[in-house]
Amino acid sequence: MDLRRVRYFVAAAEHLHFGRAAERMNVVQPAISQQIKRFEEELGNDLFERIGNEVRLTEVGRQILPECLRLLAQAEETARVAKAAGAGIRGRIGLAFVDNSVCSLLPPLIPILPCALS
Amino acid sequence: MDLRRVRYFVAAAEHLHFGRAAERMNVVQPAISQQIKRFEEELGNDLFERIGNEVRLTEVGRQILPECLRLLAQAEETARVAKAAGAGIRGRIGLAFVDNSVCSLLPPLIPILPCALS
DNA sequence: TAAAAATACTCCATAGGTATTTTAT
DNA sequence: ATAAAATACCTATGGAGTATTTTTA
Repeated sequence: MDLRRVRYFVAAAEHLHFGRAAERMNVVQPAISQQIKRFEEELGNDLFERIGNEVRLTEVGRQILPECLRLLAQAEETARVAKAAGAGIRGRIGLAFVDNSVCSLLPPLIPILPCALS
Repeated sequence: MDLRRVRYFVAAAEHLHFGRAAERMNVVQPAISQQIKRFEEELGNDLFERIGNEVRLTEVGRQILPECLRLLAQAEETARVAKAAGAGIRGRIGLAFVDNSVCSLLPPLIPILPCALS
């Protein structure tokens, strides 16, 4: 799996228009067509229905879109942690509140919920 | 960010030995050295200390390792969802148990905790 | 016929391979 | 002297660009 293809897919899914997705990604339209085709081959399922000169998400496309967003978010999070660690920051801690007072620390959730706590 | 580089980094971090990481990834040792160097340049921080012919994780390397594991896990999850969706599977539902009886459904958590529930 | 994606091709960037060098033990 | 990573160089795969074709609304 290639993050470039994931980004192209997300752009295309959001615009439902390969030409505008290409513009957004600063590449040319055939690059989007080609990479999405490769991505579909890799996954073994079509992600778009090509009906004439219109493009729609397939059921598979609809279902993997949120997974792709999470994948890209995790890529950003990885880069963020690297940058923060380079600046000397060690980690984060979560606090749970009830009626404006701290009722507990949430260390067990931190490894799986860093975005939700940020 | 390139998933290939992330995989090479994880292999190298687990073996602390670029040669064996290369073997594991079915490439040659200089490929690992080169890609890890590029990854370090991209992140703006070294991931390994090269002390003689020994290799150790830096603090940054230690901190991004779990993020990289999550990134690769999410890539696999994305592929899994695509495959499952292609086979007609729509989604999952989480059940919480207390003393062996179902005490609740957990739909609000499903979008952010699919792995934890699988 | 206009608008969009697909296709054919060409070019170039870069990943990986081979050979060698460097370094520390 | 051995073992490991780094470096230099070469090759080839594949991603992106240009031009064109296909399709349908």
